[in-house]
Amino acid sequence: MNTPLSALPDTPTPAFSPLYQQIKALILQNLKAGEWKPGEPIPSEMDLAARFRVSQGTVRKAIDELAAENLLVRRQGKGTFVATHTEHHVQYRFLKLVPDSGDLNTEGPAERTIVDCKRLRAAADVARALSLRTGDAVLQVRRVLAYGGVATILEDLWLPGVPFKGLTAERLTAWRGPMYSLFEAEFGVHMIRAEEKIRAVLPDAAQAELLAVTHATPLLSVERVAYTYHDTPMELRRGLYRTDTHHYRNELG
Amino acid sequence: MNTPLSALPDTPTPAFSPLYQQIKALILQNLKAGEWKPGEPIPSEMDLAARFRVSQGTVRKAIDELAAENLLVRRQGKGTFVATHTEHHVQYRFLKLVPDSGDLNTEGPAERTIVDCKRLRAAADVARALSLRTGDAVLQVRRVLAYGGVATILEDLWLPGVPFKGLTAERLTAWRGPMYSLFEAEFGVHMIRAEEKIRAVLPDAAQAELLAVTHATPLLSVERVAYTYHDTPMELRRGLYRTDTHHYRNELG
DNA sequence: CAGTGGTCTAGACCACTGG
DNA sequence: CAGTGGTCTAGACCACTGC
Repeated sequence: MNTPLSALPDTPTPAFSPLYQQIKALILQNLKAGEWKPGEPIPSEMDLAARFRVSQGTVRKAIDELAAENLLVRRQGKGTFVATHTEHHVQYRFLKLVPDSGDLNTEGPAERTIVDCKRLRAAADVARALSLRTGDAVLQVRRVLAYGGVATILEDLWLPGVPFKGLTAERLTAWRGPMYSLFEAEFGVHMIRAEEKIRAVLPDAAQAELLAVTHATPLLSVERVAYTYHDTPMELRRGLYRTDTHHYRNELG
Repeated sequence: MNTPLSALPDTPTPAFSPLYQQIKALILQNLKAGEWKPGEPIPSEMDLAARFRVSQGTVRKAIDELAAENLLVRRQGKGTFVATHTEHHVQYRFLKLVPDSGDLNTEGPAERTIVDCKRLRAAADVARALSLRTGDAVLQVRRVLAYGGVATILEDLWLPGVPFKGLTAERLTAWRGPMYSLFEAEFGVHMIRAEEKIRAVLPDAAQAELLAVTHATPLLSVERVAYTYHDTPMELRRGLYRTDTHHYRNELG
């Protein structure tokens, strides 16, 4: 059939979009609009098929791709759910630092300390990373993560001021669970993808003190930009990782 | 239908293997056995469906998964091909170090220098990583990669002696293209997956000299284990990356 | 043009979850 | 038990490639 579901103006090269891609786009719109919230189920495949006037198989293929991109989670017998950073088994999806002694969860959760949290105007590099203008309001947070009492991660992060209006050090400190889980629950911001640039560096004086290492200790510098739906950058994060007892683990396919 | 294609002894928990998973396993066997070689096409979906006595859709789903795992590459109108490290657009699939100035391919290929290449007996850590016994024969290679005349990567790598019998510094030097491409063509070893552990370190005297940096220059230490079919480790590689003009790029989904 | 992979459908049945 | 996602089939048609 391949009847476009929405009337589109004639484009010189329509490029042929399969039906299931159009369905996928429609589902994405609902997700972005917050119609279906993280953790909640979306309508069943049959429902969606009826709503969009296509076969179940076509809906299925659309959902398959969204599930492969970690936007949806299928659970046989129960339904299809909007992915969330709150679930235990996928918490810290974006944190690749693991203890050298296997990926054991014997380590337990990190002890978190908010060092600083303030609103300021975005410098040029921060603005560029967040697709803002230099001078726009941003929130800057500095925190330390420790494992077994040993400070291991120092993070500076910048958030666009508008969507994160009302975020304070108190709320960050009070929150139990991953920071991205708080972003979902309190600000409706769902991170779905991120890019990291990794380098080896030496800390400056302030950084060295917060991590309790010497100025000559090599550290992993991890610069992350995290994106919500439609590739909108919503966070810039610069982390310094100690790698004497931990390492950054990566899988290449 | 779900009739097992091979007679299996009764297992206490058969766990229910879908037909397409069985087909996938059969295709995998052919790949591992070298029945279909890297770069070559495998039989068409219709052929495989007839051979395995299942519908085209079932074969399709099996191939879909293998393509998602980068073992096969589909090309519409032409066929389905065994993945290879030789193709230009996916060369250096496992090398995540990119110049800071975008992912531009303006950089051109690295200048490669084999520093050392010798056979020796595996130390305990090398043996463990390669699933060998301590003392087994391994090949050790040390090489330097430079970009624009600047030495940027120093790599030590260890290969199991048996499958790589006959590999010499000369053949490494003479080979144009990725090393994994040589492994495919000359030794029938196809790397499909790898795991990396990344740390920040300082170089020892020999390393610093080869990279033309001081002893106090922080470097990225990248330890990789690469696997062929069925999770068989076939290479241990320890790289030292300069990250003053390059960075390790990673995507998180 | 024939052959390949890619899309879409309609329907049947299976496996899992929860009430 | 009804409802969900998961598998499998058979057949039609489309898009792309190469001869």
